[in-house]
Amino acid sequence: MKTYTIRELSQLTNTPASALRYYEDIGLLTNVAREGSKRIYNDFHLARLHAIQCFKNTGMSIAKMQDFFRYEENIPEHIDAIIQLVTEHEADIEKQIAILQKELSHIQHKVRFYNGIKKAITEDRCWPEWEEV
Amino acid sequence: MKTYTIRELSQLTNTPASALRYYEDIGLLTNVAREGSKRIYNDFHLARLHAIQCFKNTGMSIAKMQDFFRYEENIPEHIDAIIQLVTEHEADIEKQIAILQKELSHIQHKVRFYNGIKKAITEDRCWPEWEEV
DNA sequence: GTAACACTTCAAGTATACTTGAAGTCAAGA
DNA sequence: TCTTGACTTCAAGTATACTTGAAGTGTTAC
Repeated sequence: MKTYTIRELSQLTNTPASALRYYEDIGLLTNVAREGSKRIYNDFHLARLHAIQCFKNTGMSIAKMQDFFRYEENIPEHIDAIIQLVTEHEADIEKQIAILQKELSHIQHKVRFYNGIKKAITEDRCWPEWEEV
Repeated sequence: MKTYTIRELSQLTNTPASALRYYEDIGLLTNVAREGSKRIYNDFHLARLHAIQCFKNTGMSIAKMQDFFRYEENIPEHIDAIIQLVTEHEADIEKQIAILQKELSHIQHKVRFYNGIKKAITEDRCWPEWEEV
């Protein structure tokens, strides 16, 4: 199995080494081997880091990730909790997308509005109304 | 023009009074009138607060909001900066949506995977592979 | 008149997620 | 041997966006 130094894993995942040490401290990365005192990661850690980044990208708190990865250590015992956690997170992401899409159209309206004003300024006409753009 | 106490504006916008005071401190809410020492808001503040919440919902930093509302005080002088700010923010939201949609399908895969495991456990079958769910 | 209530100011505190700095270890190269 | 570079640990610091607490003011209810 391939192994990685902290520098390699850092570059592969675009994550600062300080964050990798932090994730280990708080138990998001577990069973990190040592060669002397230096950390040696493997493909398991690479995969977990991708999961961490997926969760992070979608706004999951570190506390929930800690829960999730602890549950994952004994899936049969925690299967219901795991399903609840991921299902709730799925709903949360859908909600975030819905909010962003709604607000995006407000922002797009603003973009049209201010472009209209700029055009009016350069052409020395009167400014558009918010409603008409 | 309608006016609002801090409590009314707080309830109308679902924003803690402490946040309203904070927004005023840092210049996001401006020209707040006083009746004695008590803040009196109006429809202008209500509208601005909706804008603040739109920006906040879409992840804009307070620093950028400060820029935006300062620019808005003199639109002709800052029209290019305003257009750049809102256009960049539009692109930022689109990027956020794209990331969320991509990660959502990962999470949905996880939901299917763990539901498959639960089913396998209850029916005493062997667990599904990640790829097959 | 006094208690309750809604508000005020201002400084300090909070949560999250890391980052930074100081001091030290260890192996390889000149 | 000495220096450089990459790593180590651990405590303290940082950024963002507020919140909380203490102490005070002013108006209404009994």
